[in-house]
Amino acid sequence: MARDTTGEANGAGGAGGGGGDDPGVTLRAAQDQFIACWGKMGSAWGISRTMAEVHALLFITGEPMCTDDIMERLQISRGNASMSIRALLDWGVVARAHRRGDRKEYFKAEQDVWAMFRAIVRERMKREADPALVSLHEIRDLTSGVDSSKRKGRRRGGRDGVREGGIADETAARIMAHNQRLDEMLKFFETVQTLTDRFVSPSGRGLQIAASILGKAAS
Amino acid sequence: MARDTTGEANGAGGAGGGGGDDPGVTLRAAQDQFIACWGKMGSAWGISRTMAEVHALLFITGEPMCTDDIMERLQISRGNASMSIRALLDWGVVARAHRRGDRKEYFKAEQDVWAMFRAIVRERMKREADPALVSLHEIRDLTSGVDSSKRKGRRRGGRDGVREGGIADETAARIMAHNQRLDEMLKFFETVQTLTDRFVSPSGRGLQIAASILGKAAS
DNA sequence: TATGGATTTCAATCATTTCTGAAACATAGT
DNA sequence: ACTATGTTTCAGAAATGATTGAAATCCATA
Repeated sequence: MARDTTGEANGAGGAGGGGGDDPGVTLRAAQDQFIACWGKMGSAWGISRTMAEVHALLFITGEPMCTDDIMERLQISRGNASMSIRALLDWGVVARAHRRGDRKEYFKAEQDVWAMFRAIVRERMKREADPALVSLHEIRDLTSGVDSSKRKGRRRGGRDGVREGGIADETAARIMAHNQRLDEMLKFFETVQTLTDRFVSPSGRGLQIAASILGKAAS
Repeated sequence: MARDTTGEANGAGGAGGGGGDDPGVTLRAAQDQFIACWGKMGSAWGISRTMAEVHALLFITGEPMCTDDIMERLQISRGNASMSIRALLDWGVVARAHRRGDRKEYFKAEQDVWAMFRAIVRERMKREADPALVSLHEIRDLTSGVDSSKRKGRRRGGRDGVREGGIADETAARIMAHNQRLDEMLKFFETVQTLTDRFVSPSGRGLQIAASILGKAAS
C-alpha cells in the first residue's frame, strides 16, 4: 500500500516522501525547530520574536514566499506578517522578488550569513549605539564648564568655584572624576564604532576573512 | 546669606555648592541623564531597564552605595533594587563592599570600561549564544541521516532514498541545500564564539589593545 | 477612471515582562 | 534565645510590547 501520499505542502512545490521517518517530514521538523530557535534568539536580543521567525523561515527554506505563505506557515495574522516583512526589508536582510504572471509580492532572505550579520550589526548600530553616543557627548558637555581643568573664564561675584577649600573643592574633585569616567566610556564607544564601521563597510569582507582566520588560529 | 545650604545628598558625602548653576546641581543632572541613557540602551539590548539604571548609578557616581541609597536615588522598591543588585553581582559588573562599623552591604561598580564590557559579553554569550549553538547542532543532526552525502548505511526495504527520480530527488536536493545553509550558519557562529572567547579570556586584554589600535589606525 | 486583488495601517486586545510591597528569612550582638 | 537590623522572595499590580482584524489605501489592468 502506498505510504507516500501524506501530501504536506513542502515549501513551494509539494514533494512528500514516504511514511514514518519520511525525509519531507524530517525536513519540515528541522525547519520548525530552526524557526523556533531563531525566534528565541531574536527576542533575547531585542528583536520581536515574530520578526525573527519570519526571517528564519525565509532563510531556512531559501524559497521566495508571499505574505499568505508566511501567514499560513507561521500561523500569524496578515497585519503582523506585513509589518514583520516590512521591518525585515528595512533592515536589508530580506529582498522583494516577483514571479512571472503573478501580481503578488514574494520575499526572499539574504543567503550569505556574513552579509546578513553585517546588515544586522549596521542597523542596530544606527538605531541604538549611535544615538546613545550622541547623548553621551551631550552629557559630557554638561560638565565641561565646571571642570576646573577646562573652565571658561566665567566667574560670578568672585566666590562660585573651586576656591576657599573644603566643600567646593570636593565637588570639583567629584566632577573631575565623573568627567574621567565619561571620557573613558566615550573612548570605548568610539573604538567600537570605528571597528564596527569597518566591519559593515562594503569592504568589510576583508575583516570577515581576518575574523575567520583569527577564529581558527591556534588558541 | 548662605546659598550653599541646599542640602541635597550628593552621592555619599553631601557637598552642595551655591545657587542657579551650582556645580553640584549640574553634576547631579549629568548623572541623571547618564542613568537614563544607560537605561534606555540596556532595554534596547535585552537587559531590564532598572538593572541597567542601577548599574549606571553605581558606575557614574563611583561611590559604593547601599540598597537604601539606590532605592532613594532611583525611586524604586526594595524588591526591585535587591533583585537588580543580585543580577549585577551575578553578571560580575558590580562587587560587594563593606564599611567598618556598618552592617549594611555596599555595592560598587567595576570601573574599568573594558573589563566591564568583557564581563557583559561573557555573560550574554553564556546565556544566549551558547545554548543557541547547541540547539543549532541538534537541528543539524536531525537531517544528517537523510543527507545522501553522509547517510549512515540504514536502507529499509530498498526504496526510501534518492532513487526512482522526480519527487524524492527533489526532497533530497532540498535537504542538501538546507544542510548547507545550516552548516554555513554553524561555521559563522563558531567563528564568532572563538573570537569572543578570546576577547573575554583573562588574557583578553591583548585583544583589547589590538582593537584600540585597529580602531584608531587610518581608515 | 472604474475594478478587484494585494498591501498597509491602526485602534483595540492580548501576552509578557517588570515592579511593588509586605512577609519570610538571615545574622550579629546582647 | 531574643531582638534589631538588613536581605530576599514572591504573588499580584502595573507597565510595556506584540498581535489581531477589519477598514483604508494602493496600484496594475482594462
